[in-house]
Amino acid sequence: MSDTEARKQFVEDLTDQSDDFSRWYLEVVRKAQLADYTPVRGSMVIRPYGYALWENIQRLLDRRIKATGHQNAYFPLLIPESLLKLEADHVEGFAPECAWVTQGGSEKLEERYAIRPTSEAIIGHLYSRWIESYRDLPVLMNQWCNVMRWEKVTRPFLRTTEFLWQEGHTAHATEPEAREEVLRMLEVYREFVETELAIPVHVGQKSDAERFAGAHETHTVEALMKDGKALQAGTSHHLGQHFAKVFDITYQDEQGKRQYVWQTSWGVTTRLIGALVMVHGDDQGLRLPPNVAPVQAVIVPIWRKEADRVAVRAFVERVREALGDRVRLHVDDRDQYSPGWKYNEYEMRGVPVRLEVGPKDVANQAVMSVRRDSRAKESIPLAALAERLPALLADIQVSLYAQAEGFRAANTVIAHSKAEVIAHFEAERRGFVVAPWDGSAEFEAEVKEKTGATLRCMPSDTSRFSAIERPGHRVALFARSY
RNA sequence: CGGGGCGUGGCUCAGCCUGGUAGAGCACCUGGUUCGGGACCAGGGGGUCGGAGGUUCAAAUCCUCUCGCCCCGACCA
Repeated sequence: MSDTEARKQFVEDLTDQSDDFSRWYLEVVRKAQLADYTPVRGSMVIRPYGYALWENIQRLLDRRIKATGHQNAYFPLLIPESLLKLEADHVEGFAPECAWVTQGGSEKLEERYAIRPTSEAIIGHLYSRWIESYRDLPVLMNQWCNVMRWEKVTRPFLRTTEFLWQEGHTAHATEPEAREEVLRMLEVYREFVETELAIPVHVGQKSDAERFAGAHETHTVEALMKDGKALQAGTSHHLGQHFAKVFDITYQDEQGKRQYVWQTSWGVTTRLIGALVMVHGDDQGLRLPPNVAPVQAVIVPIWRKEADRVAVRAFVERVREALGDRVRLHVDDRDQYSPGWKYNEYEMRGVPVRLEVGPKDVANQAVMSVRRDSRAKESIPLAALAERLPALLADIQVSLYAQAEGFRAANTVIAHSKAEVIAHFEAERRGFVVAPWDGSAEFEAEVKEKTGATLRCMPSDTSRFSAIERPGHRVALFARSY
């Protein structure tokens, strides 16, 4: 039996991606113990392994948010209906998916509260109190929190009733400053997602049809999942003065004149975890980028005889000491599972590197490393481990990105007209299609109606698509999406 | 929210059509042998069949309602 056949037989009931991608996704999320269902409709529990992933995402992104001058704060979960209603487009966008609190204890409330679907309204209200002078600007705040949207159809991480995110909210004296902020944070997202999550993205602006409710402009980073559908991985909104006007957020400029502020908001969510799963996962389970993997390397000790056991244990301790805190290491010394069982388990959970330590390795004063991404094996001498393992992890990070980029390139096609865009999705239903867009809503609507694909963004970098640039047209990226 | 499918020990599912009071594999517990790709033997615990109501001498099985999950579509991070 070949290695591949043996693997197929033993991988416990994981649906192949090619058989049913949705099913594969749901199975991986649960078998890898990222999340599970709960008694609350549409709300999942993020289990410790999944939450550790989120904590790594938070840590790496929070660092960047602070490095660009922002401070964290926390605003109320509940938003008075009167505040939410102030911005007309905003309410219209969110009213259908608001959950409401109407009672406290045994008393009915005079005014009901929305459980925040996003915090523009409550933050706008407070900014109007805090901002008086141009000297108070810019205001650069961010909050990490949960939000709730009463979605009709839910899927773990991709769309849940309650989810976790960060939302940045800023106020600026001038339009150019706000625009700069919007693009700065968009670039932070691009760099973060590509560097830490190893997911290549297209950066661009949303069309009017896809714009955030109440925003002047919405910018996005869009990624391509392995089933050929696009996923919005982060957004950055230029709010203009819409909220400033309804919440009366004004300042006195240097001439003593009253001015409305210019605002932005930007966010990424736990949906990023879904993106990680769907961009890097394979038929054996997750493949996590080392930079965010809760466990970067797992040691599986192997022994036959009691004497081996003692020797292996002692050697594992030396390995642990040699590595110190250079890698996030887990030693699985449970003796109720065989090494083979553990191999499959950690492949399902996407641990980037497995280190096998058995009698042979002890004899060689080395460990046998196996990469999750390529399955390449390599014996690493104990003396070289502290150098070699971090290098191996770095290489896996790069390799996962390269694979994802290769997949995206292979699933991106150029179309020269609306008819070609439609023809592509009628034939394929997957991938990115880049095409010249005349800017009309009719174009978008027709593509959407006939194929289900939407205009994901107008890429800001069109250098690779110069062949289709045309006067009076924008380069646009179409895809079916989550 | 429309169309379709499914809810039976922790998991995957059989039983339902043709009512007679619940079964398999895996998982779990105990003991022993094992351990380099999901080990084996022996013994053992666990479900009242998503929920409510109805029909019946009798309901997992038939009827009604309801909740949840999955897929496809419309809406959204």
